[in-house]
Amino acid sequence: MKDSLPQTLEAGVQAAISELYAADGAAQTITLQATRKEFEGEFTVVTFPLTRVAKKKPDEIANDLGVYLKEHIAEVADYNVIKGFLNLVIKDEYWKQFLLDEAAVDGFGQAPKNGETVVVEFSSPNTNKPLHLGHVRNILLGWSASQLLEMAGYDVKKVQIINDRGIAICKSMLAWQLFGEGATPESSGAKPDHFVGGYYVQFEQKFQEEYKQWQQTDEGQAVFQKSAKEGLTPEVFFKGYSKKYFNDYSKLGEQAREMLLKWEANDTEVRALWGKMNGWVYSGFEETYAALGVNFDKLYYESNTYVLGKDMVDKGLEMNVFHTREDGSVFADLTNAKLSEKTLMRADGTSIYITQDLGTARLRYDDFGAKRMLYTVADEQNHHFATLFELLKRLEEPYAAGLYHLSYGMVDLPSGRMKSREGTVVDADDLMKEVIHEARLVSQERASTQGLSQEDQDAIVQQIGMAALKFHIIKVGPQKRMTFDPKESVDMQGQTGPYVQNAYVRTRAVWRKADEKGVDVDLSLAKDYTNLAPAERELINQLYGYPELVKTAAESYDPSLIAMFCYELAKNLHKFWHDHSILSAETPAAVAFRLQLCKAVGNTLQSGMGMLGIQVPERM
RNA sequence: GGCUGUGUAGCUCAACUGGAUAGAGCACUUGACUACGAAUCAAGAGGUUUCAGGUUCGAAUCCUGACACGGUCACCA
Repeated sequence: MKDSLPQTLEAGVQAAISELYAADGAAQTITLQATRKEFEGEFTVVTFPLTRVAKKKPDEIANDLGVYLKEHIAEVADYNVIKGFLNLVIKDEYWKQFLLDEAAVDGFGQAPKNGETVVVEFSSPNTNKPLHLGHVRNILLGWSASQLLEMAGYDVKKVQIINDRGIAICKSMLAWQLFGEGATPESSGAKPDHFVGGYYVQFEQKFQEEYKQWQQTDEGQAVFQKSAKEGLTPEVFFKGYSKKYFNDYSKLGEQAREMLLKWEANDTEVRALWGKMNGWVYSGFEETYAALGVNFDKLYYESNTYVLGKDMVDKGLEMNVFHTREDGSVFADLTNAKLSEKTLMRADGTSIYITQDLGTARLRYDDFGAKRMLYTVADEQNHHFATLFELLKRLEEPYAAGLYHLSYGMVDLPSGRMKSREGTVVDADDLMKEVIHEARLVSQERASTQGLSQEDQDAIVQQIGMAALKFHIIKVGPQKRMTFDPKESVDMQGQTGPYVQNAYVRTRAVWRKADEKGVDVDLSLAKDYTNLAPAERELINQLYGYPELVKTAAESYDPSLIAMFCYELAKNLHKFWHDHSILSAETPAAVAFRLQLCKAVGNTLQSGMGMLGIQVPERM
């Protein structure tokens, strides 16, 4: 494989240093960056760091290097120097060849398989309520990261762990038993996961009622007198006491816990109910996943994995990285890694959350042999994953070095944090419905897809709506806590998914038009085109950076980089479109060349957006 | 309180990891459809990058210290 342009240039600069300044050029790190838009050229060498070796002023160095590179490097057409920055202009011929031989060829940007497997976990919902906006960000991030890794050459396994057991689902089950009167999703017409979620909400309501009443009883008053600190009002005290009440006094709480115990004891009736209600939830989830356009290679269920990890604990004890306390509980001392002491096994021998994560990690390794594993989980669990990874490292697990927590900031609404208790949670299904509805309105207004079948129109409208939503979420860097304004998420102008889609549609429209026009377009003439216009150079230069960007984005697990790239590319395409005529260009060579350019840009947009889970329509 | 993240235009976000005059979009003002699609393009206005020091040719970025807002510190999941 031949050297990339930056590599060639860097080597050239190093050679120049050796030759011109009698210094060890190879030892110098060269600062090479993309030239800023307002200057001529594509690559820029920053000469300030070289003043020491060269013993000259930055401008002089830049000139020396410019002369040298123009003479010795075939690809360099010209250079200019501005304030110590050496801007290099690459020959048209090079860009032209790159476009025709690489960028316009199918599969551009796809790295060859590297033989490595990576497991990506995302979504991982609870089964007691439907998916919401927070899950949407998680899913889009995890999905995009997995697509990115595939593009970068990895074999990717997408997994989720479903939290299908525990007190939460028991609450839903109990509420259904007490108040459901045998209703089913079919009988009620509700989407099944929403149906189950409704009972969870109902449980909470009934629980609150029960709690309120109890506060007035003698028992409640006695607890307040005994436990409340000086000066606390009953309201404040009871607000913080809710959990304790649930565990120690609540009738509903007792029933729910009883159900959990029965579940753990494998009670046939409880298990049957559990299976039935979770089944409903899964069919609902499947619908949502399909609408989001995501799928998984393997599902793990907590009901199967929550007992895992005990052998890991044994291993840790054997290796002397875990220790036993007097009461029999097991812990690891991580204080020398700036983490705390972590318990891994209760005195009664039951395991806890992190223990099953240890076991699950091992299970996945056994399943896939992956030495890299990604966990897409919100940043509130940073501490948990730091602990988990440290433990696995100490256990000397073979995949420990490849563990990565794809941590992301939570999603806020303009009104503040989403709170299920206050009913401010934005439901995933509602959200999708809303953006598609909005896309339909806009589409009808434009009437640009008239003449297509209703089916096709529906498909397009859905693609547009989902593009708006997905792009809006994914363009924000993962680490950043983001504010989600529903009004902005349905925007279709400016820095949005539909804007990018529109650029793609244009690249396709011009080809359709060319076909209609007939056979008088000779594509082979493209190579005869000369004098690239600035807008053309800009586009090709940008395409040139795509494979490298994919690599960078994959290495940093950051799909927002791809989103921004797609936007910039679309923007330049729009500008090019506006400035230049394609089918009625000056010469047949120009027509052919620009068609190829459109094709390359279109393919790249499709590829980039595809990684974000966004489809690009032929018309819109 | 310890650890940790964030703080950039009215709002939502960028800034190639220390480089040039801090960039986009939305909103606001103005211009461009008889031209391959106006979900577009062009122009205007909008900034002491929270504050104060420091490091150097050069700081939104690194260091120190404040301030503000999150997260987290269970033998919960």
